[in-house]
Amino acid sequence: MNLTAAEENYLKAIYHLSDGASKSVSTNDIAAEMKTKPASVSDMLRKLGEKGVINYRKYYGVNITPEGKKFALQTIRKHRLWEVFLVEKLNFAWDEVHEVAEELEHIQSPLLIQRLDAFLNYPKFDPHGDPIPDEFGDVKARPRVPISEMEIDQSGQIVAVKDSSAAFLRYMDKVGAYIGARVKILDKVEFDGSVEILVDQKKSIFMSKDVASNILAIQS
Amino acid sequence: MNLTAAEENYLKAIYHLSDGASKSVSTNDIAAEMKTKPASVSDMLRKLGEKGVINYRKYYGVNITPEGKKFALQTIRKHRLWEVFLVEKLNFAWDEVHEVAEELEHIQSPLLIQRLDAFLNYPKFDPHGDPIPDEFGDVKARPRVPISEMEIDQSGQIVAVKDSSAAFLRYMDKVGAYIGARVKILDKVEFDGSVEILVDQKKSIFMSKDVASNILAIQS
DNA sequence: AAATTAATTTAGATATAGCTAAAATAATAT
DNA sequence: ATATTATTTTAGCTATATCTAAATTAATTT
Repeated sequence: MNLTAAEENYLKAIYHLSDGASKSVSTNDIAAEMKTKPASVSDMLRKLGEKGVINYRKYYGVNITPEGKKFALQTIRKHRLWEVFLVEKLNFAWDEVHEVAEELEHIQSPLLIQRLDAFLNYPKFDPHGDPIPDEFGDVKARPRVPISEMEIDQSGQIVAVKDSSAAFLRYMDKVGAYIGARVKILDKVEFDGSVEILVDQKKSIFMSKDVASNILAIQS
Repeated sequence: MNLTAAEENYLKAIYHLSDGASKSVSTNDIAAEMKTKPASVSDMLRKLGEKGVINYRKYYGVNITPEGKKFALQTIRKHRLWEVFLVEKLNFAWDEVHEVAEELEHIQSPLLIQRLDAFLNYPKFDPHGDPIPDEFGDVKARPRVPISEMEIDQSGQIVAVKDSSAAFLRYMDKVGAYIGARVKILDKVEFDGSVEILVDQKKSIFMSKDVASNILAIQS
């Protein structure tokens, strides 16, 4: 069974909205996520239901099925592998890759993805720090902590951002923070929760609690 | 102005059928090339005519316009760059790349193609020996001669095949001939036009006139 | 429990890209 | 010059993926 590009996109959105579990998701939420109208969503849910990738009870939202989860994870895998390719091989900036990857992920060729994976040396995380599912849909999870929750003198590595809006990514670039950067907490201001960190053992950055809680790290 | 994937494919077919010039092309020929029905072609010709990429006079076939030629060459450029990528970076065999490149060529991102071109070191020819148009649509032409028309003791390099069917490409692989191979004509049998060639100064191959006239080389 | 509001679905559009069958036009043969 | 054949176009239908507007269902208030 094959899915159209539109179906793959809906399924991916449903997977994300259900937090990777089979939590129930509403028509309106899907419409917001997909930037389309609830009426269009209803139609698509009927189709996805018929294909067995979601359980659909009219008026009661949907749950993704195990089969659907498999499809969603494959699409996510393709998306993230292309992102790695764009950043590591074609020198795209990590805030420029999303739209192109959004197109590339729908290319239908298992062989292509297999070869791409090998070419990229089987990466486990994309440029945003998100894990890349393997061909069976298994993901290597990393426990992530917002920088705001780390203690003084603790070290770690930035692996993701919660808010990946262009504005926030530009901010990151500007102050010299990036996915993969080694960080160490220099100081925390108790009054407002703001934080001072050392990046790559040389550059010190001061940030508000809001910013610090948007940046996720693995501790080391 | 943007073209859909289907429109790009039609335009490419029309460009090929008119031999790169603005020769007139018939509805039936386009239908055969596109493996679709003449009725569908008529419909598409109307649309392409409205977009100004072809000149369309009902019942009299079509001519590609300079604007259309530009679009066709860009699509061909994308297709051939992806083929180079698949063969050189992802280790695809050169007879496996067409279908995937057929999908990849429709990804809409000028930046992507620019970067891909640089990553591949600005290749001028694809794995089949066909020239890759530059971003302005200019192509580096190579005068090609069928091996069957070369003289005894002449040397050259295989740059393309006329018939690029999977069957023929498999034959090429089997006997050890490939695009880029250095060849020298060892013998020609006058009676049936069959030819014996030396590949890469070591392997001798004997082939019928039919095969020899399918393999194109530049002489050196 | 009925009325209001919010969420969701259905009905009826549009646009793209394909199809078949019938009609129209052009080319060829008698 | 007319008839036949080949080619091409039109008309009407199918499927996908959207949309708006109207109808329906569920949830919440009073």
